[in-house]
Amino acid sequence: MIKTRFAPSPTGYLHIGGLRTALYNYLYAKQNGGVFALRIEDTDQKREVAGAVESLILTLQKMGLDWDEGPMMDKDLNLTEKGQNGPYLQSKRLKIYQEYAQKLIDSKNAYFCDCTPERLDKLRQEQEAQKLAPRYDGHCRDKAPISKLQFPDKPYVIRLRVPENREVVFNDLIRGEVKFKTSEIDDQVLIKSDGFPTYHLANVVDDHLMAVTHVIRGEEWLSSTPKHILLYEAFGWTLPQFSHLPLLLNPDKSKLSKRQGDVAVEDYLAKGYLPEALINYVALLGWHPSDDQEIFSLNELVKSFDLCKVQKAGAVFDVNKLNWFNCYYIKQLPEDELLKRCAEFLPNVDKDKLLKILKVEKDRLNNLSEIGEKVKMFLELPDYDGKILIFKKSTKETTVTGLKLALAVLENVPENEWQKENLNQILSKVVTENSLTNGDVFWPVRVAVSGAEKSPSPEEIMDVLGKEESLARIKTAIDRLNK
RNA sequence: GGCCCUAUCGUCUAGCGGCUAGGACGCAUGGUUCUCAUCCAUGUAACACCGGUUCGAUUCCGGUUAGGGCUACCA
Repeated sequence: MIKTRFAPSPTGYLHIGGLRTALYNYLYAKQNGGVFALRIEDTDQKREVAGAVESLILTLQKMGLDWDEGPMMDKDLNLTEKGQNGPYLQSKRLKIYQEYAQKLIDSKNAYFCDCTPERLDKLRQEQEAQKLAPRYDGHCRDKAPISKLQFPDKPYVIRLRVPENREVVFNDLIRGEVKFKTSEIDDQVLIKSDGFPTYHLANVVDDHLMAVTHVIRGEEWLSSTPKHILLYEAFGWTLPQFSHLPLLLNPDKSKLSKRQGDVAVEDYLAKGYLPEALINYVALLGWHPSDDQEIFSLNELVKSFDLCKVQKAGAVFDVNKLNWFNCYYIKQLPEDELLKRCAEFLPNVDKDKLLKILKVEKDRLNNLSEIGEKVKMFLELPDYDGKILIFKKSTKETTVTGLKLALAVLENVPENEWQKENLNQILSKVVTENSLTNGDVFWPVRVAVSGAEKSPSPEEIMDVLGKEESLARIKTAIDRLNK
């Protein structure tokens, strides 16, 4: 049984790179009929953020990446658990890590260390001064072994005893064979002085206990992998299959960071990016099918995704292409569904009117939040400069004439025939019958009813506004020109 | 500095010894058009460099260069 997991540390938001890691884990598990688990790696008390776990869960749920086991949240936002291998919050598994750390002590694969932070700082400075790699010097390595975890008053940590003169070799599903010499590997701290495990211990113990078969994570973990392998060996456990994903990059090719734009999935959601657009875009950051397909639903990704074909090099996060996907998915959405999705960005007015507006503005939306601005024009005529009523080389006189001619015919249109197709024909007729140009009629009428230099066509706007409001706006425009 | 990873259009990528090096985003031009957006068409632009291996390298190997990651009692 194949099992993958997404194991974020709760920093307060879901990073866009984390979303891709979660997605690839999800896809790999699902396409193999396996299990996708969520585990929270909250072993650093100093970086604890209130509500971070809840927001992580919420965002992952919004993105549609359902996990088969892991922490869950009920309607009242209380944390619960799902699955047989919990708890899934590492902070609730402290005893387990201590127990396994003791096993390593017993087998001499780990040792107690009571070096003070001061000594370690000094050591590091000396090493750096001599241009040596900063690392633990093994000061406590061969001290008399202490059999129990009860320790004197002094704070202590537990360190991994890295074997000498060995080579750790593993086969990464994405990168192929990767080798490290143990002489390059530091005696990593496994249990911190506060009793919490470090990532390395907790991660290995949990992946084993939770029967994870495939570890799919970011490239930043590649150089810690030999430490993890040494731990698996010390415990006598079978190795999982490792896959290290390329990093997501800023436009300047540095690791994707907050300074150069939004990195939180929540930020994109708040701006009105659709989950399906985000998923589709992020899936293609590092992976591509052999054919030219670009549009993928989550289910299609499950079918097509191929972990072995994931790119090795980092991928720049390009908002442009995300926008394109988002526009695409917005256009695909039926109006009533679109209305639900952008409810938070809309004023509380007549639903039918909103539906009509959405139909008109749908093609013009880069993201859902923009609808808030677009909808204003339909609810109230914006204050505008009368000059924009005059199209290109037209004059004030021809513009007034055009508006009056249009007004005269529009006044005679029955309410039940006030639809955009009719309105378009009527305006076209005004143009031809008076030997005018489209610009002489359509432009001023459009500006009159929209108040904007750029907008949808006049008939579309008038259709939404209704006869009364449309005529009133045209009259206002005529008044303004006559002043 | 050390260790490790990486290298095809500006960006995401296809390619897995022989191709006019393909697609998408972006950009440009044209068409449709009263403006904007959409849509359609066309164009733009890449194998980092130097050596090998080979009849033949974008593709395999080595090096150079350049980028990136790690180098914590953070993950």
